[in-house]
Amino acid sequence: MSNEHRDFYYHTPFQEDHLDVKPPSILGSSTYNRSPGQGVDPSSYMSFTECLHGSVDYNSLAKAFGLSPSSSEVFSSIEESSRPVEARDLDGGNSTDQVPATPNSSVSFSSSEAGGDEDSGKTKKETQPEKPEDGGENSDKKDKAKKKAEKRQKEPRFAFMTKSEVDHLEDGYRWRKYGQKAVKNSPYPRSYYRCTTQKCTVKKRVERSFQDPSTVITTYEGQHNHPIPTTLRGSASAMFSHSMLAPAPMAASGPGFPHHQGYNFVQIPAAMNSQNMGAYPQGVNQHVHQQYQVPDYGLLQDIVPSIFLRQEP
DNA sequence: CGCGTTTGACCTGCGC
DNA sequence: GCGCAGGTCAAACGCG
Repeated sequence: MSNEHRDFYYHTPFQEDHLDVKPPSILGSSTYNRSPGQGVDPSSYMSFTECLHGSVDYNSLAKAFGLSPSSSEVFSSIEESSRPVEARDLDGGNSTDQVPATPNSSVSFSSSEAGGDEDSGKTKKETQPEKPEDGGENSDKKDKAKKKAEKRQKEPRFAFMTKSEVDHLEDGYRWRKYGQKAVKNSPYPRSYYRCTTQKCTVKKRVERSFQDPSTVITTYEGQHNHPIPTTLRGSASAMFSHSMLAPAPMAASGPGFPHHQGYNFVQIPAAMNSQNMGAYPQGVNQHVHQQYQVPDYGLLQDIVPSIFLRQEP
């Protein structure tokens, strides 16, 4: 429960089925839902990196995406509660004015640096069984709690929505599913994935919006401390590098996502994942890429290939 | 055999 | 304190 919890959703602006790709500027007509009083300063404008560091606002993100506050598809609000961003998104997202009414025209993403909720369970599991002794159990638990809290605040969380038939969107990294839970008020379960790379603690949750089954909500947590697995460079990575979507740059400096390859998870829309790639000809992806015009994001240029950072007309 | 998924159990946090 | 929901573990299982 951190008051630093901020959420940004990136809703891939195209329909997987028809690949009805549209530039953010012409995307849905959803209204910008956030009011300044809610912690958003429309005048502020910072890099995505800053966003992930907890100093960003939705307007900034919207801008980063080339979206204007008035027509932003960024509809999420700062998450103040411990509730997973997805939950809020599922509720408010589709039922209110902020949710992109048009499935193929909504763009939303979420980031939260306060994540780490899931660490609690693991920490507990890892520690308790190992500490059968009662001696310093209390102090030990306290220490763990502290560490847990610290860790919780350190790990950025970033969620985005994607129109996709597949739940698990390929982002270039290798993930191992370690759990699945039914989500309250949703017929669709939530899957938990962990990066299989050693020493990489990045996790992600994937769930499908019950209000919009075609929408997959992916929440990343943590930062990759390694490049994209070589084994995937010939597939996902390569594809990303060649068909990265415009919105990507804003997340390029995100919480440790595939930025090493000049892209990050955010820009990975349904059509970008391997499954979809298999379903759609490469030309389609190129088409998608061409559909976007990316504004200059400054810092992001260090990470995102210039080809993806074109000035928006 | 290695790797990934499935799934029931367990733990924790939170609201009442 | 209790119940609920979320998150994680880990054994079992499947697959290439």
